[in-house]
Amino acid sequence: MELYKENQLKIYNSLSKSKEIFKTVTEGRVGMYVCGPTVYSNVHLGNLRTFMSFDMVFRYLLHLGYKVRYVRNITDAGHLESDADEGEDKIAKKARLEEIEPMEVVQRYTVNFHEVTAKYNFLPPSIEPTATGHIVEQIEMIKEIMDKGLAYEVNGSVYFDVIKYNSDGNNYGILSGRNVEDAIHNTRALDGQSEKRNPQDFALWKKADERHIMKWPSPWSDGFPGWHLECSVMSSKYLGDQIDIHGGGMDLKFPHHECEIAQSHACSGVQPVNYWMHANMLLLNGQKMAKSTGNNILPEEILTGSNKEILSKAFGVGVVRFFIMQAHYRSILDFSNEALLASEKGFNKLMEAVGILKELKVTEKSTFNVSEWKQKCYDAMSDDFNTPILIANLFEAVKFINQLKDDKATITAEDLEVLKTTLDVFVFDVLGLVNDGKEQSSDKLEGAVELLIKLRKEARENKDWALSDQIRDELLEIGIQLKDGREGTSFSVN
RNA sequence: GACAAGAUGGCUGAAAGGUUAAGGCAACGGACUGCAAAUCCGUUUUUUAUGAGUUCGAAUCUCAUUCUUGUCUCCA
Repeated sequence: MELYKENQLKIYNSLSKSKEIFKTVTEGRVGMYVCGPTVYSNVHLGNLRTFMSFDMVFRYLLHLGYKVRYVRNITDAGHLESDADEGEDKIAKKARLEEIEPMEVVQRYTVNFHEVTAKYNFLPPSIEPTATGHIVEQIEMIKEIMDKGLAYEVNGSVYFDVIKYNSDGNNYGILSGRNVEDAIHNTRALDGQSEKRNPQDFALWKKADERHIMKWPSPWSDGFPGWHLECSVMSSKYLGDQIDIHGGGMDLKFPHHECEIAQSHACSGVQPVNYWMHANMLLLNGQKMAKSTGNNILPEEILTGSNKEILSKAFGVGVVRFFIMQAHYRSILDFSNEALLASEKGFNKLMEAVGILKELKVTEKSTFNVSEWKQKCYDAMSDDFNTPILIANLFEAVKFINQLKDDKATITAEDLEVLKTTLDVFVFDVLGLVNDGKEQSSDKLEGAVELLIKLRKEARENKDWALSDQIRDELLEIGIQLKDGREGTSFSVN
């Protein structure tokens, strides 16, 4: 029997603002759409957290036995740079600055995105569609919305008519809690130069000016699609009119997701998404991450330790994932060197225990209720993906494993098997942690250090503490730590 | 200004009305060590921003205040 049948999953739905029992449209299958990156610069750490949260969601759904189609788009066109009338495509602007083709920008940062997500051990989505690959579909959708009378053309551009949509009994604002009428009154003064009927209306198609490089022919003008459209188009194309889960960052709730609902609903007549999930923001040292203030770090820099202003050393992928998973995806998380150092210790402890597990003895009695513990792990994850509670449970197992090692506890062969499997599942399959500390040392390095360990051992036997300590301390300074144990000395590279 | 999320120990971060408020880090004590480090075992800390209220019972619900973050223009 599939695991999802015995573990009822609950998901916090941003639309209803409450936890709901997860029921899929089609038995055993999940359609999940997550708003992907706009590829006009390197993916930054905040992006990474959002995508990592949904990577974890994807992983857990798969583990529960669902057949998941996970669609995460690449936005390679369509973002307006400034106010609609002066609008300029974000990608095109970058291209002009760097004097290269727009698709060159797209290619460069798409490759970067894939490199980073691969490094951070993300599972690739099932489909990764691009906006530019779906221009035809987007034009079709605009036509459909116009046919319903919910969009209008002005000077070659097409806008979604929010007022009309709402007067038809719909609710633009259903997700973000915004009130359109209020918003109209509160809107900053319009100079009357906007071609939109109402400031709340948003672009479905924008006419491109002469200088614009990225443009496509359409019935209305040579231009480009509005930013919100691609997600509606690609989610319905690959997942149908009603999808199970739609995810993204909290900041996309408005206007992006609100517009998506309006567009899709205008076409299909149904609520397009059953469960809206929003991942919260990541702060850096208690402050918003922003390139302009320098309060910013790239995911790559964490792995190399190259950003000395923020980090004292490099951290492994496992540590970073562990750090992010220690917080709930709906909580704001504060990234700092101190927090990462703390996570590293905890992570290493966990990995140590996973290693010990392989060499444990079994008896005919268990002093720990393994099946109850296993259930607690599933309960935590099934309660809106509560990874912090899961990790707390994992440490309960760590404690037990260490007691086993010290012969202060016992376990049956059967329970040991369950413990191993469960730990493997949650640590590696669901949380996606990787034990990356080991492979850094080469054979040659190992030989050299082993030699020094041998020399130090001789020094210690001769009670030459000065030499012994010199070897130990100077190795530590270059990042090699010696660990004296009962069975001799081992080392680790930091 | 409007809308949204939040404020929990030395740090990080769970718990969403019901006995002693998870877990990690740090600190302290112990084991180990030539001494350390690493590792292991154990112990300790918060009464939940502030002030009211609802309740037999509140971190959890309500109101006010202060502060933080996000959105309202492109953002995960």
